[in-house]
Amino acid sequence: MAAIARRTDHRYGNRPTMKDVAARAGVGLKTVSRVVNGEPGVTPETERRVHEAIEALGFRRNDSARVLRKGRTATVGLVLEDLADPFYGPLSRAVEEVARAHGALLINGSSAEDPDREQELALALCARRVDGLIVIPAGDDHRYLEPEIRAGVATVFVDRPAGRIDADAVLSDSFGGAREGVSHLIAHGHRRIGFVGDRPRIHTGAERLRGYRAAMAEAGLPVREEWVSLGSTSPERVNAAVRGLLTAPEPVTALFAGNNRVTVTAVRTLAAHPSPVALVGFDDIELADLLGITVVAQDAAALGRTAAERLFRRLDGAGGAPERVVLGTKLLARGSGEIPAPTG
Amino acid sequence: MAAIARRTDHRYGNRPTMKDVAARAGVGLKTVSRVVNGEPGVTPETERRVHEAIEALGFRRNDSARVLRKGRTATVGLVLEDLADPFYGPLSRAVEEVARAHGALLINGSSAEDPDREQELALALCARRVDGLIVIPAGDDHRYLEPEIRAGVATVFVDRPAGRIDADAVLSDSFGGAREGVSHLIAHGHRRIGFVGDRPRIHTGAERLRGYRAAMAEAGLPVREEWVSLGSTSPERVNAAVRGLLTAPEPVTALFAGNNRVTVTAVRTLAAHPSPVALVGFDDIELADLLGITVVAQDAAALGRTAAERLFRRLDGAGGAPERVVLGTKLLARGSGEIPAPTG
DNA sequence: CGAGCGATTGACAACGTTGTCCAGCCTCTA
DNA sequence: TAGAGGCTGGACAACGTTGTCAATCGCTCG
Repeated sequence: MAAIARRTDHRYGNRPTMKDVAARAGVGLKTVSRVVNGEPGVTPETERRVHEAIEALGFRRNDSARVLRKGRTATVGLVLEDLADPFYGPLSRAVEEVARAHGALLINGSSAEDPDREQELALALCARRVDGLIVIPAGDDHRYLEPEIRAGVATVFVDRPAGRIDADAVLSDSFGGAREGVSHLIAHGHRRIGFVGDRPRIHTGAERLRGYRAAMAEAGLPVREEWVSLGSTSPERVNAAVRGLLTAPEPVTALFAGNNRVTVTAVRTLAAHPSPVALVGFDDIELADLLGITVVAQDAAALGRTAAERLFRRLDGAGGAPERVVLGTKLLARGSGEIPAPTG
Repeated sequence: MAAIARRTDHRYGNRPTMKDVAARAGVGLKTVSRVVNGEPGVTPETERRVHEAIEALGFRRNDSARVLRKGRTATVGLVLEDLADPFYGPLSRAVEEVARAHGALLINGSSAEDPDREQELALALCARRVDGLIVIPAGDDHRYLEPEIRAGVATVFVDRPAGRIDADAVLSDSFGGAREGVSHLIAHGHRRIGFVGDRPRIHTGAERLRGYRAAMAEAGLPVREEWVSLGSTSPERVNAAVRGLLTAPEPVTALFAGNNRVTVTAVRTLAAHPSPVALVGFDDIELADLLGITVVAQDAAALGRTAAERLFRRLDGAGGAPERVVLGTKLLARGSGEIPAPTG
């Protein structure tokens, strides 16, 4: 009796607590706790009664209280750029699988490429006392995380390294991948190659640009600055940029696209262009095989998995200095990069 | 002093608490709470001292304790099928945006189409006391959620309705969309049309099949049972199914694909087929426009947004019986459905 | 000059769980 | 039959925060 209609103050539902279960089962509070947590030292008969009461009341343990008491939340946070971007879905999923294997839940949030929002999100996750944090940086200064890391929040950066702090990072070889992709175009006879990429303050954007310049330099080719277009990867901007490259006084005959969104837009723009233009894009895209689009593929799931595994190793007590892991990329030649350069 | 090196028992880090901040600032515990929460009634001078102490100690409020005290977590859970599926990324993102607008965080988990895992996840989220739950069902019996709903967890189902309980649901018009897509094929002269879809115990799978049958019946066309293939949407199974339809004694001349994954695989299989076969798929796919694939598009983001908005209306106290909202679909004719049927 | 009032502040309990520690009971043996 | 030892169960404090309430202080108003 009296387990009903307690509390009329601040709470919505009227969730039963262990105390209620104990009362109903006629046992002590701690005994219920033992049953719920599968701890030994409870008679089968008592256990049965407790289970019955749990069933009857619809009791579910309050993990907030548990966390408060135990100090660990079995939750990790993932701050990424945009879950709607097909690059991050598989990455997030891979992190989730690793977390699940370690009995942890995943909270993820999108920064929308806004450094302030990244910080707001990351700190909100810390306030919830996530055990660890995986961050795909939008900003380039992560000193705001220093107190958190000192306080024991394991932190791993993915896709781009941390800014102004020393932390674990798992990256793709943006430089090498871009260099290989551009070299592929050069090998097929192209001399005037355009580069459309992300803002250079984003690490991957800068590295891919560097790879482009390296490949051109190695081949002894000049780079005219109007061939390089950096900035937002919105369809409007990219579309305008690509058109610009194609209508310049010395138009490019090939294009390197700095990420998946650029590639998608560039393909659309090029499809409307009269003469064929070669294209290699960074990141694979669904159906690119059917469209014959050559890409430098990175393995988003592997990035996520590697980062998550490192995170849990840290949580399991692995020490040592922060490390940087770089995963290789893979050139998938499918035709679009092999379009011959116009002669003359 | 003495705020350092307390606690050596169960905790990892040594996070400062409000008590520590209070001690350092020389004020009471509650005053710190007031400052942290922006409550009125604190002298600017006191506030400054508190902020100073917070800064110096790197204090961050422990939301677990806060939640325990307040009863609300400002967190909503999203149980979906697979975050790596491009259909769910935008949906999840849309939910996140609405949650953010309401000051809430989002925890999401993938059920991997496994009903048991769906249940495990949903209940884990309830144990964390999410305020609300958005579920894309993998199973067809959700009675396990009854105690939670009674206890005040707002719950909205998306993409598929709840099984064996009465709850809010936001759906796409699978029946109408499939019927329209198949009618489109019929209007272009096809008579033998195949259907490759999901398991019929999945609501959308069953509805789309029903739409297919309705369109065929309305046109007075027979449906041979070997034209219908239901089951896993793995590439292997779909590939085999499509081949089967094309090599049957009476091969189909057109195909309706029951969801995005089926469409992608079917496109690949058909690309390797000598004669052209018409195709209409349910769900839009990135780059489908360039490949000229006709689809019945549903708006994943709108599904997520609508569901989240309903959820927060419930959380804000909206009463009334559970409702079912059905969002329309849109046929995007791009050529693949208009391939003429072979004459004779 | 005293009462009263508002503004500021802090002491204390409570949220629901788990870890510690002790009490009671039962069984087995001498 | 008494004592030892093992097993089971419960009382209590603590986790870090917020709501309640009362105390204190500096003013103003009569």
